[in-house]
Amino acid sequence: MNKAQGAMSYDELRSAIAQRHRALSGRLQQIAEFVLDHPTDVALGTVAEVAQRSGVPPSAIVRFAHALGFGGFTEMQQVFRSRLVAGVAPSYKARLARMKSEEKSVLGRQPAAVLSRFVAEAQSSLVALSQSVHARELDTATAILAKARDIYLLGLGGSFPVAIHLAYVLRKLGRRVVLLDGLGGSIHEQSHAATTEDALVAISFRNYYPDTARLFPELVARGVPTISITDSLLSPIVEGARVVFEIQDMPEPALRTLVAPMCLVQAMAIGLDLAAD
Amino acid sequence: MNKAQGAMSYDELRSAIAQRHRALSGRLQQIAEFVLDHPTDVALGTVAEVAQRSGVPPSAIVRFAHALGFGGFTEMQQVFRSRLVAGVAPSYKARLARMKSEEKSVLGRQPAAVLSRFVAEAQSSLVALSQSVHARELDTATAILAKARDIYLLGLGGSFPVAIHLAYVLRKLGRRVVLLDGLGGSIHEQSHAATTEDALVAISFRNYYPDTARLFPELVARGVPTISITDSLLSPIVEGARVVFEIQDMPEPALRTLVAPMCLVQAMAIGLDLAAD
DNA sequence: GTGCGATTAGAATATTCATTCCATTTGTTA
DNA sequence: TAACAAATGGAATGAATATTCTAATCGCAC
Repeated sequence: MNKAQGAMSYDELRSAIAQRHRALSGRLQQIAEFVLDHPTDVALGTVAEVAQRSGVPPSAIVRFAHALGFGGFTEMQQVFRSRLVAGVAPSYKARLARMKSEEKSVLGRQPAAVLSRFVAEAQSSLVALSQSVHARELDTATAILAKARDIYLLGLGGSFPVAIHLAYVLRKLGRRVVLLDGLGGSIHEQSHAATTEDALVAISFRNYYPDTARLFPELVARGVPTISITDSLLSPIVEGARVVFEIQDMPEPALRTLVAPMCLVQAMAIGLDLAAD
Repeated sequence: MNKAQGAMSYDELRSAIAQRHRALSGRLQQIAEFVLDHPTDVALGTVAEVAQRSGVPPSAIVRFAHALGFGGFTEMQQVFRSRLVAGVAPSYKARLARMKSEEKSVLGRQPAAVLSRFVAEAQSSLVALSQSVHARELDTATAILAKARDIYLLGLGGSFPVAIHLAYVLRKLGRRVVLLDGLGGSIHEQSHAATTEDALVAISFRNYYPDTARLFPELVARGVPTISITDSLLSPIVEGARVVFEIQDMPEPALRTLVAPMCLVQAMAIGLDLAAD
């Protein structure tokens, strides 16, 4: 058995579990994963409840506690409960500490301040997104995708992550996707098979990637139904699109987090899947 | 007896107790004062414990719960426990409730509702991000990146958009980046040149992409300084990493918006650039 | 002071709970 | 394939728990 674990903080327990995880047996590993993911359930539940939710017999829970050096489940549970107590108490002390550290970071330490700035910016971009996107546009977009045989995705340069993500989700949902990435040469050839039976989702923000601006009109001219996601009605992927999602106030390329377009394409994909049933 | 109290929030219970306080008998008043002053004790204690600490017999505690319309102490205790879980996970609770109420309704299946659900979820994930990431970790991470000659990026499968985005931003900032994409065959060969002078940023969420789990230990074993972004301390890219960013409550692959990790890598990159001046 | 209803305390009870034990299964080595 | 050790699941057990019940007490009007 392991050394005795008298008093232990929740964070210490977490890392202790992470460390020993590999040395544990299969069932015990399963429990380890569950308790790290559902600490609140462990804190407030009974052995039987935790066992049921994690899909193991109750005795395994107790064995898990023993393996970590506790005398039993109850003893381990105390550590998880301390986390709850700590979470509700710190209205005064921790908030002050947080304020102090944030203030400090704004003045001196850069990275933390940068993160909070990006988080704040992302928050407001999400608010703007939900305000600017209308239900009718979304309905039209999902209708186009639903009818499409193949879905072509065009998003190069800084927009490439969005296109990749959309491709990933759509494929997970069983859709046929052609990702126009220009790999190995001509992006034109990749899109050559697109017809009016298919659909195109184009994503582009300033500065608009040249290949995007070049390819988009060709596909539109061939009658491929098109959904555009961009930051301005003057962008090269607006004219000819059936639906245009305009995401305003996109920061310059190096500073954009792509949070809003990522959310939007996700909603399109899942909305498509739910509407199909 | 009083009206039945089905589901009740902690705040509602508080004011209910305050209102009836005068109408209660002596002992029950005494208990009312205790539970308002020591809600945590009530949430986590047994009847016997609460009775002892408040200086009354156990049966009085049960009578108190009855007087408030609960079926018993256990029922009342649930309300006090809800306060604890609300304190530690404000976003999680709201998300679950929202999901459950909207999932099955016809409204929830319409694209617009789907979008607002993702927006809400993204919002809460950003809050969780800024709470879970500490300044020290960010400082260490940027220090590692600052010293690196080449920055290797490992993020496959669903995490690929994050890796791509980080590669894009870092390159814009003039950093030397090697994106491990496994294109054209062996991902091992792509990473073969990595040394202790370089750095690795690994990104992986459940289900952990097999190649990631395979390649990561190799690079760590070769002494490449590593920053991991993952969703659990038990993920295969934790052991051996210099810095681990744990992003909790990541939804299942098809439903994740990658909002939090996108923000995080952005902050890392820009923070690195600012600190370099 | 007396009688009556409300309130209380503590013992009794029935339930729930954590824990232990053992037969069975699983995985490993020879 | 056989034999062994480790691990597992489920039933058995005894402790702890919430709740109920009843006799005693208290407050109060008459």
